[in-house]
Amino acid sequence: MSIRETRREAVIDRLADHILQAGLSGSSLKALAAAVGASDRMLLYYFRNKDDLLTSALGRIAERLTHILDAAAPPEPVPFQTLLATLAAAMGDPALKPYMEVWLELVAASARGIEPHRAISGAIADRFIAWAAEHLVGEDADLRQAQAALFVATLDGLMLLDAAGRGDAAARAVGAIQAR
Amino acid sequence: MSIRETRREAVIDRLADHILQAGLSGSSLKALAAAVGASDRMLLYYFRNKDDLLTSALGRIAERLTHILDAAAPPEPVPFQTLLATLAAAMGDPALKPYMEVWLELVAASARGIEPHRAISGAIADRFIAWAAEHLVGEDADLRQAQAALFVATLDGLMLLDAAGRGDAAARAVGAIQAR
DNA sequence: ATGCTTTTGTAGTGATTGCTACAGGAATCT
DNA sequence: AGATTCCTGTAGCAATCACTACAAAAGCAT
Repeated sequence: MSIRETRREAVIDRLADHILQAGLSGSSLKALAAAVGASDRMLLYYFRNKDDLLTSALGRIAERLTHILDAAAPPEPVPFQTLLATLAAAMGDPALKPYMEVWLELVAASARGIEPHRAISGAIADRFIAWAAEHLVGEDADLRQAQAALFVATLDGLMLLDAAGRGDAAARAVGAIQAR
Repeated sequence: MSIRETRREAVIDRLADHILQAGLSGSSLKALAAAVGASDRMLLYYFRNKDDLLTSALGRIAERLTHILDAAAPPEPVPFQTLLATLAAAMGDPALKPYMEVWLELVAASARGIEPHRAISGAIADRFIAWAAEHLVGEDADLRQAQAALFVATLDGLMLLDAAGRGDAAARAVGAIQAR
């Protein structure tokens, strides 16, 4: 790896740090540059433009989230309810909150068809679903895939309720799925 | 109602139209003014500031959505799966898409603690949940409330998947909930 | 018509946005 | 040593943002 590439990698990590802390809306080139300890001019030397920069940084964030999810995952496949309870509990971890906030911003932009947000959020959704499919019990692969999609939808919906300031309702909802 | 109030009401309707069509991010004062057929100067004559304007316009949008939901609702309370299938189908209606997009933008801003988005999205979430509780069967009011929250979370999650460009996965997820 | 408030237009504020022109210095190659 | 490419800083671009100062017009009561 060349010196330039090494440095670029380090820059991407600090960009990811800042985006997680300040959100996409708080990530102008100037703000990102300050977080990296450089000038906006330098960022545009390392990256073609802001889209290129965001693609790299958001990719890094997705990698980190994958690691976090893997760490929180049960060792063996489990039923739907069990996995949901596990992840819903993990979601309470303050360390995960920045990821959820960025995920929401990303999807909101994606809904408007804005690139590169659309492409990135699609890829992340796929990763989520694949992760869930791996950790759910079930013989039929197709059914497991559909259940994994339902799992991701439910978890994302709980997160959305929490983001709307209705974390209490989200908690009650988790209770309801156990009772069913 | 005074002339000014009448005119203000008409303006709010056109603001709501534009926000639904262009999204919050595409709703600068200048863009909104053009949609209304006035100058930004005039908007700030009718409204104290942009927050005031947004609160009014988003309130109008929430009203409209309530009417749409009521129209799509089953006449009698139904089980969870039935209500979800009904609403998931209604969500496919292109007329509802702008509402979902604005809802996502609103929640994303709310997650960052931005006002007035936070207060508004909380109120809308409450309305959703109350609506669902009214249309779900069940004796126990508490349980119905929890199930309503789960219903809203699931529906919002499906919408989020769709926004991420994974409408196909969302459709399969709806199938999975029937099979369970 | 005279005075008054309400309504509207023009023009501009300072701040921030992503991005670029230019040039000086450092490193590397011949 | 000389030439060439790579790196980095300063300064500034035009566009956009929410918002405002100022004043002309329009309506209305007397």
